[in-house]
Amino acid sequence: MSKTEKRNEILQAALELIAEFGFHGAPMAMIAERAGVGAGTIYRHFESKDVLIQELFRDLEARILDHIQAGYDEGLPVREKFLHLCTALLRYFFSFPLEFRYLEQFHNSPYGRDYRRDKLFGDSSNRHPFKELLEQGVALQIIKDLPLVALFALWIGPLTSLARDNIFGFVQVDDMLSRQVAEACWDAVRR
Amino acid sequence: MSKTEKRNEILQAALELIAEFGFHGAPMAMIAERAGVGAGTIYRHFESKDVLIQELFRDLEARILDHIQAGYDEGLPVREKFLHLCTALLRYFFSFPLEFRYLEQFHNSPYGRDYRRDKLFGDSSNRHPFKELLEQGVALQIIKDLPLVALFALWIGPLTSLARDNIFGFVQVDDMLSRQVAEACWDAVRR
DNA sequence: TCTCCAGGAATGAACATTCATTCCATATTA
DNA sequence: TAATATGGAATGAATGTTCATTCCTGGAGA
Repeated sequence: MSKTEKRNEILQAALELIAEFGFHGAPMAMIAERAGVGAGTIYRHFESKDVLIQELFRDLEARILDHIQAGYDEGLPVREKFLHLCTALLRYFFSFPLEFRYLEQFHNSPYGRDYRRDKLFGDSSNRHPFKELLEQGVALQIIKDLPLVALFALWIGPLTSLARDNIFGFVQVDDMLSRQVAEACWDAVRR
Repeated sequence: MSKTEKRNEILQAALELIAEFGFHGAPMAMIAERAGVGAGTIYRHFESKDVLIQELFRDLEARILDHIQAGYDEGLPVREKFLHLCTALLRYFFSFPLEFRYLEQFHNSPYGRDYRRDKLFGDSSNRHPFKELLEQGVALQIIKDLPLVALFALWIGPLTSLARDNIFGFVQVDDMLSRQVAEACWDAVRR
């Protein structure tokens, strides 16, 4: 197994175990075992458990942005772009429930708070299609003139809530329901 | 200090510390110290840390329902009742940020998942104004005919998201913004 | 009124367990 | 053979829980 392969095995094992059992329910020894690696080996790839957790998050964030931007046409009307992002996000979460659950764990922890602060206030240099779209919609007076944070709450809040309930089996979400909820989110933010 | 007083001291200490540092960041020894009791004393009131966590949750849940039902008039139109519950919930969260943060911790943990399963599928005998209102609205064809879980996502998702951002200081939510977000939630669920 | 005692409540040091991290003998590679 | 990577036992810190001991209170007896 090559060096990157091993690294990926560790990340995958951490993803699976942390998604299921949480940060504190996934000891390094367990991650090592699932990855088929010695406990000490992890420390040759990641300085500490904290670093592992954060690098895994960055990996997932990059993946998700890639997935969502596929087939995203900047030229479309605001409403169409909004609905595209909604359904793309939901489809991604449903297809990769482990990743969704990991991201949930991350966001509902001190890591997530720090990350959120940076995202909202820091000069994050990388592009952020969600933010850009909202700003465009507000400028065009198509979307309610509310603080960005409120619009995010109205948009992302319902989607993650629904994704969680679907993944936990509390509701069976199909394409039709995804579409309906996406349109309801649009009703929430549009003027 | 009476027995119930001491019990309440322990619950309050647990609330404060767990809200701030999380379940795993609030050792029993720390909770005992803040409550002004010996470590062992906690176990005279609560069988284990798990039990303490769950009893505290039930306490908070009861308090919140009380708070929200105050001034809730069954006779009002669906839309008015909806807006009342929105703003009452937000006001409660803003007034008691510790309780909100505790509830967030709880819901984003295995405890919360179990609780949610029971709530949605169990024969919960106690009344549930949110659920009743949604069902009434759907029956009257005022609210979108979507699964209950989806309507909850559209309703509660944004409110908790906004409350979190407000409590963490990412946005300053005043009565006006509360009202606007409540109405946006209504736009999301209404037909 | 004062003294003493019984029984329950409170205590916190001690214990067993769990965890992240380190270390070094062994295996692998060049 | 030399250099590097690996595995997993060893380590020490931290945690939930226990339990032998101390403390407190309220009533009985003188």
